[in-house]
Amino acid sequence: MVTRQPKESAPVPQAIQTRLEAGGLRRTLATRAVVGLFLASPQRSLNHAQTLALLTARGLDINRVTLYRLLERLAACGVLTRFSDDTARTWRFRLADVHEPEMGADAPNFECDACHQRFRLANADAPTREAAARYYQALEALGHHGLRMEVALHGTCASCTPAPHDEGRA
Amino acid sequence: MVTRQPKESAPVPQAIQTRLEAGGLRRTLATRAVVGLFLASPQRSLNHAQTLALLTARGLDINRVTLYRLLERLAACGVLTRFSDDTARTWRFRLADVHEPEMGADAPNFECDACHQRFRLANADAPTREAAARYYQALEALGHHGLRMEVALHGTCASCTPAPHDEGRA
DNA sequence: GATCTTAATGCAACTTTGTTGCGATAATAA
DNA sequence: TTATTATCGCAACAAAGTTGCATTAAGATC
Repeated sequence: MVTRQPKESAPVPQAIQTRLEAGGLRRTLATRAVVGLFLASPQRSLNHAQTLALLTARGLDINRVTLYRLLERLAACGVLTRFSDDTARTWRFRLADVHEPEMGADAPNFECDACHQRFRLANADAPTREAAARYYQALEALGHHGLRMEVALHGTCASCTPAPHDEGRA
Repeated sequence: MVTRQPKESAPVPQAIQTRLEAGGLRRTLATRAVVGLFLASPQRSLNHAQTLALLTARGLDINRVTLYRLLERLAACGVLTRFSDDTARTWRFRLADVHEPEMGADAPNFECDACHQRFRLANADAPTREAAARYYQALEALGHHGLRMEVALHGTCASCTPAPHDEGRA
């Protein structure tokens, strides 16, 4: 009887909803909370601990193991994307890109080293696509079999970039 | 293969030797064994467990913690490169590329998903360099600050690729 | 609405990976 | 030979992730 949810029902996109159903996921409190968390900031990525902390902060007391399994489930059905963190030894999760193609070359992403936010560069496939084509050819010539090419841009995002008057970083 | 030590003292390259000395590393049994291990197959990468297993197989009974520290030391002085494994939750180590440049855009590497061997594509900087230039511009326009671009090619290497139909190459 | 099926949960115990402290040992310099 | 200190080995610890199992509760069926 107590409404602990400031934000009522987050407008879950159809694409997400479809994947949840296709995966046979049930609409439980935890599921909705976690999905809502990631929907709230689609570019943000979180690891287990961070997610748990955020849920706890929101008054949700979810078991550690339950969260592990839930995140895994969400990744399995394509709602989240799981990837590894180079600096820590943990998995990070992020809302999966709905139009994420399974192409041979990923569109370039830019990830802020400070806040881990991820930005997609629009209309920027061409250069990598060209490069990928050349590389696949070169690999083939060597007897290898290229399957995918990942392009990752790293640096500092606009909000994390220190004020211009500071003395350089390069 | 019952010979004890086929390769007695591996010919440690000058570049490696220099880095070892610069780092103040001592010529201990373990150090030599590990360096020799990586020198034996420069493209191969190993995690802690695999390294330990190989050393044990060679009759060297090195303590687990000692190996952790040794690998870390070797990475710190630039003899090995440490990177994370996307599939497992472990660090992988590989002989550092001596001419590894600290450029804005890494030259493309091809890594076999099966055996983790890494291949460098020669004369293949141009495409990524061009792409990087464009992307840095795009990022700058958005207020972000790009620092580096990583290009990773994945697939199956020649020796791990199953023969297509005729029993081709090996 | 009552009932059934099974996804989801919570807890304990466990594994793997990686780390820290510290006394003992051995490489290297003096 | 002696002094210095990097390295070693052991124990103990910590964090991340996993497994087994009994319990709870969505969602479907009656």
